[in-house]
Amino acid sequence: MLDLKQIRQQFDQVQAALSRRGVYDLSELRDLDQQQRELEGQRSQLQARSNEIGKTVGQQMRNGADPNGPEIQALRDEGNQVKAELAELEPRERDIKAQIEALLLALPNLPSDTTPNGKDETENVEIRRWGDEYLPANSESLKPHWEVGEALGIFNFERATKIAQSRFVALMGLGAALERAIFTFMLDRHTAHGYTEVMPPYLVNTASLTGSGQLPKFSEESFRCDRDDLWLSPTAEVPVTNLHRDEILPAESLPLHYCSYTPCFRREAGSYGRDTRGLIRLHQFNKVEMYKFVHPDTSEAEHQALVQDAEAILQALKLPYRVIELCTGDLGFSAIKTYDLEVWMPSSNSYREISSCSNCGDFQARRANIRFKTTGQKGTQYVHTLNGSGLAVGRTMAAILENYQQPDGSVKVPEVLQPYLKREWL
RNA sequence: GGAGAGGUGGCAGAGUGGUCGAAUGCGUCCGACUUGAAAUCGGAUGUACCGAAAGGUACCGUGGGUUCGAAUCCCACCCUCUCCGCCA
Repeated sequence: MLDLKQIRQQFDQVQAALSRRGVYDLSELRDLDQQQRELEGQRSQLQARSNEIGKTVGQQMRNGADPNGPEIQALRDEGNQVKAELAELEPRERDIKAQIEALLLALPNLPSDTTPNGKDETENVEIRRWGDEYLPANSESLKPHWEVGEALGIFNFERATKIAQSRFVALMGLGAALERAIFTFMLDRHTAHGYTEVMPPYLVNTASLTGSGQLPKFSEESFRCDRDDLWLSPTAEVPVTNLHRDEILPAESLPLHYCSYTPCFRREAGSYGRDTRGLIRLHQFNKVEMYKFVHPDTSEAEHQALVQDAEAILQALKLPYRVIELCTGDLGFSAIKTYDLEVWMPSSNSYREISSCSNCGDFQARRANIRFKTTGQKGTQYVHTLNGSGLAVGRTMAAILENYQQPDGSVKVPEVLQPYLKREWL
């Protein structure tokens, strides 16, 4: 959520920054804000008078005044008068406040000054590449991962479709074991780097999805259990953000670093034709997420470190990848700045997203009301939140199957996974 | 699912409808005493909004209602706990 005070005080700057993302007009918000402030002033004056009347009546009664005497009757009448005026004013103010809230919740975050301008993903900026020496030489002859996997019998799409519907997979035998090896390896790495592991609820309520920014705008993207005000979490970012919702953290406790392995559930509405085969785009997939609550002064450095922690996984797996920075047109709703990691997928002869590392500034903190307090200092500040996949597990498996496949149809197990899987070949 | 109890400040825990934003204790912070520490003593200690400030307003699970006035009374909802049943 954007800062209403900032919109009021630096209207032109905020409007300009938002316009880098697309067409947004803040003028209605500005007008409503002004109206609300006027009404609030009037209301608070009436309330002050009402309190005064109440106190005076109380005092006079204690001094033995006749409850039905003329002085008290006059005060009562005025009290009723004030009440009537408030009854007229309050609903108007509440209505305007609700409108402001709704507008604010629908606005995306302001891009960072350093985020490149651009209209869509074609204008993202490549930052660096890694692992050219690991690029498979015989790219043309390599099979797509779903063929490799089906041949090895390590996953099955048809049966998963029978169980649920399309865009689900059942991992079988070594496939299940490989999946488990991958996320266990990732968690071990991250916890060794100081991230605290979290296993959160996978069902989350509406307030949680609103806090991290998926609602109200993107309700189409999540599965809902509507009898219970619960949704299937689309990413661990949601529960982990809300770990500290409505909390005031001591400044000394920052930064908080978490990592979390969870299944993720996405409806993938509007992507019907895309990635219909394989592990790339499923309604349910596993992901290890890294998440940080940090002091605003450190968030840029924390962001760089987060990207490196994600890269370290790909490097350990010796999977070639590149880092791109998203332009303003491709930036996610809550982010001010995002780096995507894209892993090399020989079968499609392209790099595919395997991690997205975002700095959300105070946007989620404001929505979820997550603040910190420095002892001795007055007031509170919003924390900054950062999240990054480290990594998407299914896509990691896909990348391994493609990049590590052998001419004979077998797949070499990446060295760092061998101790987990207890074998060298699939 | 059935029965009951309860939701108050960081925690514990009071609060006859009338200076209650809220006693008290613990905790925390500052200070004094002390070589240092403990103990003891003194003081401070919720959040947000409006205001240059003085000060004002709101918040005692949530939303309504009664009243000049509600933490306190009424209604609805949400949540938590205990016991029973079921269950991995």
